[in-house]
Amino acid sequence: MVKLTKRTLQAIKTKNKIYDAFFDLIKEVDIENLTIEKICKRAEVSVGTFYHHYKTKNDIMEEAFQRGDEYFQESIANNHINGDNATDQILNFFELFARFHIDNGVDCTKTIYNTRNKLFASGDRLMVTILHEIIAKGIEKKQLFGRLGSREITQMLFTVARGVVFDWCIKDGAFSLEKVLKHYIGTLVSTMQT
Amino acid sequence: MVKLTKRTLQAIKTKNKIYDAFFDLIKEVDIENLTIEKICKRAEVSVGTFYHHYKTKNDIMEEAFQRGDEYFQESIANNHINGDNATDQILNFFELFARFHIDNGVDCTKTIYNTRNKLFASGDRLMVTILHEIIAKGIEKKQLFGRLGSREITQMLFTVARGVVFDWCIKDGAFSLEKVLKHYIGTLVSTMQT
Amino acid sequence: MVKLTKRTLQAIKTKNKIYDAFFDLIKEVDIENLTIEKICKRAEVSVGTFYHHYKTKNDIMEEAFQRGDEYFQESIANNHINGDNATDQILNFFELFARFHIDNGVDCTKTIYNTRNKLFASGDRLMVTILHEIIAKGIEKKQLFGRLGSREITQMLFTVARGVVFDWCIKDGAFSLEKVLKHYIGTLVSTMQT
Amino acid sequence: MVKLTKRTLQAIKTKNKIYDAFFDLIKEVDIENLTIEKICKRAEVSVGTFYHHYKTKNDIMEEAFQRGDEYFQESIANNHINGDNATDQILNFFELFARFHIDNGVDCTKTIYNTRNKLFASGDRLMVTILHEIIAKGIEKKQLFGRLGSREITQMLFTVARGVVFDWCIKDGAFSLEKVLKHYIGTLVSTMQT
DNA sequence: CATGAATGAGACTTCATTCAT
DNA sequence: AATGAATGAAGTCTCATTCAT
Repeated sequence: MVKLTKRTLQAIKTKNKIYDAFFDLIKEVDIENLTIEKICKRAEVSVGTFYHHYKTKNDIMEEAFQRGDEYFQESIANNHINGDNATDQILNFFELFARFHIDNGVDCTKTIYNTRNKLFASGDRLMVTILHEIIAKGIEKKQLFGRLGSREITQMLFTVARGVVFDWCIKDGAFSLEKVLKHYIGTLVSTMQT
Repeated sequence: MVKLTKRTLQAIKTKNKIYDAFFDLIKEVDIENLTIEKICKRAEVSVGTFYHHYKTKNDIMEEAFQRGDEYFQESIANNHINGDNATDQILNFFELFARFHIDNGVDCTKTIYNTRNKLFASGDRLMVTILHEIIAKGIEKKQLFGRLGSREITQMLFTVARGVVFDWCIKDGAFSLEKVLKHYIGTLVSTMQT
Repeated sequence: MVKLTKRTLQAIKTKNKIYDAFFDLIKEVDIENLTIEKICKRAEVSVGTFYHHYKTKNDIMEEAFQRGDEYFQESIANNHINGDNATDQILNFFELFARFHIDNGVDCTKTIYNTRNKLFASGDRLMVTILHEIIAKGIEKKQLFGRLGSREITQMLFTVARGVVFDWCIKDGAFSLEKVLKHYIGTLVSTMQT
Repeated sequence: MVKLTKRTLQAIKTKNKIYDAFFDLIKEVDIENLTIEKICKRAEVSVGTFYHHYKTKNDIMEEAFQRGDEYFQESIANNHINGDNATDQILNFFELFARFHIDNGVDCTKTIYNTRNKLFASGDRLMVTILHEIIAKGIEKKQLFGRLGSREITQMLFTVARGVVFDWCIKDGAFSLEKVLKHYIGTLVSTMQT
């Protein structure tokens, strides 16, 4: 186990400062204009320090997305999805999904919803797993109509949800992400209800 | 009226060469690594010429998007949407929509599907208008179930379609855009059929 | 003699348009930011035409200064310097001098009053000659005290006048060039009166 | 307080090298042909280093002017103006004034004596203050004739001095700035002596 | 005479990264 | 662990000038 000496703690603190600065700036600045110097200035840390904690510029971006993801997953884990039946649980899930993006803010979300963002590619993310389980159980319990496989439904819901978030970004957050998401997902799920 | 002298034609040709080079390279190179010099080299033209035709690097990107849009709209106008009923016409429409993106290539589409791309924001684009007309007529003819207004349906279909294209980008074109789009749109439309 | 065919006349007209555009722009733009393209755009003329009339960028600048000079000299020639005695004539001269700069405007004058402007260097300009004559005659007629030679006095007055104009430029035309010039020159001349 | 570690000192040294190179080159090269690369080459420093110390090309020019000004003011402060009476002190002052410009060199002075140079505009500069004090005291002690206020005299002397320097620039340093300045200022002051 | 498309050298500026302190 | 000065390759953009039409 790593000892938590004062120094180690200090180091973690510094790394967090850098990470926070990055997440902060992402809300203000297009990612392509986000320079290491800007991050360091915001974090009140020297560039050297940055390179002490991250090997390269990409490193921090990956970690940031990773952390964002983890944060969302925790939030799901903590607010265990309520609801007696699959439909409610699904709507519940996407409510958290909406809130997560609202919390991050449109600007941050704009940056994340980038077609070159590798994070979307990895289908095994906990997020996906959780929804999939809900759906699979729903089918098993005959709450959902299973013409489509659970995998397919999960995929479809995420696709549509992303479409809505994408729209939300384009429109600069001009509509209620929560409501529209609920509406769209609700419509879809209703076609699958038994 | 602009005279089409030999020289004017030559100028248009040159501008097209630049535009083509840009569109070409977008398929090979990440847009952030796409430099003016690369474009010019590909177009066999001097940097000065580039700046003679485009005021700044952003200019060409905007024009490219614009042109892409116009091209799509023409293609819709020319291939008049076939189909006896609204459902077929809608599916027909999105088939063209899919083909357009496939023709552009995933890489180009990745660039276009950017949350900061203003082009998406303008809802009055011909593209939207055309789909809206199809749907409105469908409702009028009682081919579509009108619980949702025509405006709303149009919006929803586009949102979902964008979600699918977004997915297609993320997955690097690994699935058939045409099929999946048909499947998703089809599913949605089927819930609205009378 | 050059025949004034229609074509020749047209050519002169065009050259004038270019010249006027230059003189116009000098009032708005720092000379180092004054490009040929800007001049041509303002003159509504092609760059090629510019090069037809002027060999190089410097050419027009020289001609512009030359013409400005000539214009001043004409204005002196036309308003023949009034006054019974040398002092009045000198003050009269500098009144025209002041007006010339006021007419040009501060911004234009700022550009002209440049230490690298070769025009100032040539001491044989008519402007100098005229003042020198006034002074020489004044000395001859014992209206002016001749401890200093006429050449020296002329030089001194111009130097001081330029100092005042320089000041006027620095202060962005915030004081009355006419009054201050009269005051300064008057003070100096009064020390030379018999 | 800023610590003067070895590194801090090194940094200051580097910045000075750049500044010196600039000031050096201004004497050889027309400022419009003075490129950052030339400065860096002369300073034996990378372009990046230049931009580490100065935000933009203009920055160094401003600092150079500022420093020049400060230097002059120090030199005045150190060589306290000698002379029993105001006249001597004034002549003394302008001797230092002349020497300062001679030290800078004509080429550098040409650059400084620019109508768009903001530095001239600020009347509260120490330089002005010092001369004004001399004159005010001279009037108080009845050494100078006070028909004009001390403020006005100060202004006038500076205006004339600038005229002379301007001339000196135009003539490429072809006459003795010291002598002519003494002559002109002397003449003026003599009209104010009691 | 007039046009304006095309050229390309050369200027300015940015920024990820290194390394001595 | 932390600092921040220094690097320099690479990018964007400008502009006087040429030349075919």
